[in-house]
Amino acid sequence: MREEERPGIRRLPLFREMSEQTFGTLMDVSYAQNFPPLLDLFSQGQNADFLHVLIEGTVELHSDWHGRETVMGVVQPVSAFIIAACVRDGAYLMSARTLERSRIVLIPADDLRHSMRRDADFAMAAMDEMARGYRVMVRHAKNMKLRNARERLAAWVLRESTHLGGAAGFVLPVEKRRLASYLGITAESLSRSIRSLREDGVRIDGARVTITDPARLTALAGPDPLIDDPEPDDRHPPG
Amino acid sequence: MREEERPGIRRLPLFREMSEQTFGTLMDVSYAQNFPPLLDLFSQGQNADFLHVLIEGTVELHSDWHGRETVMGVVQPVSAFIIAACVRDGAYLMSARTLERSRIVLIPADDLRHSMRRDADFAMAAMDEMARGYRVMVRHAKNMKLRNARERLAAWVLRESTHLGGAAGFVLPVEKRRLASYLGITAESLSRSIRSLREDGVRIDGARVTITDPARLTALAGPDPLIDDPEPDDRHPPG
DNA sequence: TTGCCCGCTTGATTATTATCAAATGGTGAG
DNA sequence: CTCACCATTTGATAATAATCAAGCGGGCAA
Repeated sequence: MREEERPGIRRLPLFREMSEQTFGTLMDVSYAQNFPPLLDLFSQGQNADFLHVLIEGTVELHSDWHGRETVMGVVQPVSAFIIAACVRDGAYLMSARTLERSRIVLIPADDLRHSMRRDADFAMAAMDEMARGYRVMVRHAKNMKLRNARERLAAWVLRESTHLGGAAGFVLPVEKRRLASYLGITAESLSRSIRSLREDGVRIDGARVTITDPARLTALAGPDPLIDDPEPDDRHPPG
Repeated sequence: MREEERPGIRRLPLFREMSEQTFGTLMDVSYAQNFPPLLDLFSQGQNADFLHVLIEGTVELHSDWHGRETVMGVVQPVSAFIIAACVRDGAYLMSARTLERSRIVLIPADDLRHSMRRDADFAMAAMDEMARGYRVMVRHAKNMKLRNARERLAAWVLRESTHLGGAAGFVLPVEKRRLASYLGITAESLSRSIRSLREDGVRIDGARVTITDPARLTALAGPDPLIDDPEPDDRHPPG
């Protein structure tokens, strides 16, 4: 692992508060690796051996059952993923694959657990990270159970726009079929939902999204902070 | 809070490993309370002030959006709930109400966070508890996204049966309309699904469930450990 | 015991979403 | 530059689940 990558990892909320010693020890047993696009990193059912930290690129988390597949989330840098499986020393409930060429730091799960036990500040940061993940998943489940497909798409567009600082236009960050799967519908249904939302304040041509009538879109999406707001990365900003 | 209740709480995985001192301090600032059935304990959106520990009774966790409601989970004693909101010092994403008369220990969230920071063993137990909750929610989301209503019902019956030690017959632990909501469907749809499953190995008359053809039911439900297995309460059994 | 309330069921219909099949169109390899 | 591939779109149809309305029936209070 490259020496100059350590500061970037160190700045992550998960690693920021821990002692220099714990951090050094963890980094010494970890290694970074580059992966090409569309590579499977691990599969659901395997035992969780490494905490993954995405340094650059994009990773998709998905699950399968009886030939059906659903995208559970998309990871953007810099963030750690599948920490819960590592903490529990259990099997992955999701599979991961790169979407773009990605650089990932792999931290052995048992060293991770050991460091948490030794370093209370690290334990607190890990706890917060886990609580964050839990709440993200609660929001996802609520979204699925309380909204229909059109409403989910509308809310997703609004969220994405807000995330980008309120931009009225943006480019889809993933393929439509993956977005569809994340929203819990088929690609065909997404295509039809997109078309039907032209009357409701969003226009999507190819990968170009344009919010043409924010009020109308908002009325349809019914944005709710308890479903749509991002979980802050960080409860204890540095300094 | 009654002195004789402490040992029961102390035996919980969450509280078992912590120091006697931390436990005593926490218990001193906590109090237990009895609630009648169908009482709202807290509502989504409120700031999380107390970790709740259900000592006896039953509590339902549900969420609402735009007049729609969905049951996110049902808590059975003895277990703690909404720990993530307390850790993050955030708003509840779910509301809670008692289903039966319930006794609940309320632990102030800030004392909780303080104790975690001071007691590494407690922090580890809390981390495990949170990871458990996360994985339960991942399973719930997978269930919703990968299975249709009939399959979810079939899998639920099978899970419940397994949980009861492989019983071929049992009594529904909650009202059907709540089960329906948990499964993400309407009460009417549940009623029809129940009827249609008579051909597939389950008979439900009133609250009486009977598995008449386990093989057939299993074939339909397609039970999967990565969706249906319980998350163990406990990674570190006592002794 | 009677009557009422409420959860559940059933029926009819509609809404929503999936499936299957066939175009369309953009992109990258050769 | 052209072709082939693959994501996307569109169309037709079927499956799935929701909605609205009415009836059933068990439990509980008066």
